[in-house]
Amino acid sequence: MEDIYQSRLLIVDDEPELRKMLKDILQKDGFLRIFSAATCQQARQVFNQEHPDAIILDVILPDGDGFSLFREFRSVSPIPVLFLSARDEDEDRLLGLGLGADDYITKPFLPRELMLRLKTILNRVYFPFVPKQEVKPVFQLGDTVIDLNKGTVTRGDNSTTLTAKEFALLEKLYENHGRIVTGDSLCRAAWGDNLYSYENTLMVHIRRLREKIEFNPSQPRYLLTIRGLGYKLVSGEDI
Amino acid sequence: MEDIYQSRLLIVDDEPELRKMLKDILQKDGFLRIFSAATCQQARQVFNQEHPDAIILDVILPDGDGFSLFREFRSVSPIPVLFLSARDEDEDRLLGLGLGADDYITKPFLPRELMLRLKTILNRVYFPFVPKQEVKPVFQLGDTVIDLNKGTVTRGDNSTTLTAKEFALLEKLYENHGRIVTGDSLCRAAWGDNLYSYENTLMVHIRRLREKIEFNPSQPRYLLTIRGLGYKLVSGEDI
DNA sequence: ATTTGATCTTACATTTACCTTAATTCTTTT
DNA sequence: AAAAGAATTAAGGTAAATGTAAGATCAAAT
Repeated sequence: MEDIYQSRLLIVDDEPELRKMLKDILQKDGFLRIFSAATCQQARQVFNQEHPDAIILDVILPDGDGFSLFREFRSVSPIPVLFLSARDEDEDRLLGLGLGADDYITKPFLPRELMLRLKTILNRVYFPFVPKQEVKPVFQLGDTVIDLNKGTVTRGDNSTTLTAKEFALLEKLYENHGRIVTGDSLCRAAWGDNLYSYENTLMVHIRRLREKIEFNPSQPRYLLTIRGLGYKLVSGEDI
Repeated sequence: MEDIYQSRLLIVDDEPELRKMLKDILQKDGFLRIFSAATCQQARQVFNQEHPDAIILDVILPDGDGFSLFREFRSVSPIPVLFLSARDEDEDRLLGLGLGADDYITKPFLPRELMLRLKTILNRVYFPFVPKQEVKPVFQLGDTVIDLNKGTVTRGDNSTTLTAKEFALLEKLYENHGRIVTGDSLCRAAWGDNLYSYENTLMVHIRRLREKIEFNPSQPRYLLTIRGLGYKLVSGEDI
């Protein structure tokens, strides 16, 4: 279950008191990961380093304006942004919203309203109304074709189907192919956030998966184990 | 490609002029499917018949209030709703947003602002922001590329993988590249806050790390030891 | 130069994470 | 109810990663 309180939030404002106030009320409400920045410069740095899930952005900053910064961020990622502005000018509001901001609030504002609006945005992010188009990847490992729509693994003429766990694991691995995925993260993908009994269980499933996707399961070429760190799926090419 | 202008919109307001005005500006902007209703009764009917994708909902209606209607709709579907209200009362606004409305606008409003806010909502519906997964740094030491996502060290064609301890140490060193990191701090990064047996252990791991990232491990150019203070990773450039 | 303490290096011992297989339990299908 | 399929548990085995120790080297200080 996705949880909006796990979101990484970035507050960009040059007034220390306001930053503190926002951070306080958000923390009090249960948000755990709140970063803040006083300048565009800082904001860029935190953005690149912490990869926030949403930004509360002041329009006027010491070393630049929020609109430009917004454009910068949006050129890289469609991250949700809520503008804060000291001036309640129609033009500014229309500009901000026209650029594609998720909301535009003018100071002074009700802290509670800001929080509700932020939560609305995050909710839409995590629980989108239109279900995401369910087209799953089809890819190739060597001469083996894996179709996550059908849940099949085909090499030449013989074809097997993936079980639920195998599917979940492979999907997660493929989503991050080329990168290390921790065992923990894999377990979460297959069993959810609750406790998963044996850590060995994961290994057994990995083994079974290897039996289906590897030529020699004992000497894997695609689903590699990275001792002490996790597993990694390599050279998966989309087709 | 999903197109927000294909959205089916429902306007619920008892003032005929306002309905017409909204419909006109939305149509002028390019929305094709706009339905309207003057009462709760009508709204229910259109809702069930036309299955709109978003609703613009007046708070005060002849035969009931918008909040109740909102609850009705939302109990059936997580449809986006933008409230319109004649009264600019903080309480109402907080109530509406608190119920989970996507936006809350008070009359009189700028038609253009309403449209922008509506489009923002629809955009989020059709193009949801998917939070980025954790991205670890990739950087270069001389002609050696280190990818902490993959846990690899690549120089030219030969590539090695980092072990768990090496990974932890290098990550910590990179986080503070250019600065001295104390041995203590490195140990904490790799072994946790509990006691770590031999201080020599760290040196051995540093050595092993150097064997992977340095050209000549005995004359390090990147992972330097600062006698009496700790270690320092230099000239690590993000790529 | 000599001493001293810190850091390096290497080889070896140990541990731990992971693998594998098979038996058992749970779930779904017929 | 039986059977098949899937998931979990358990236990023994293995190699890679880590830890240890001891001698070598270095760099600063006297």
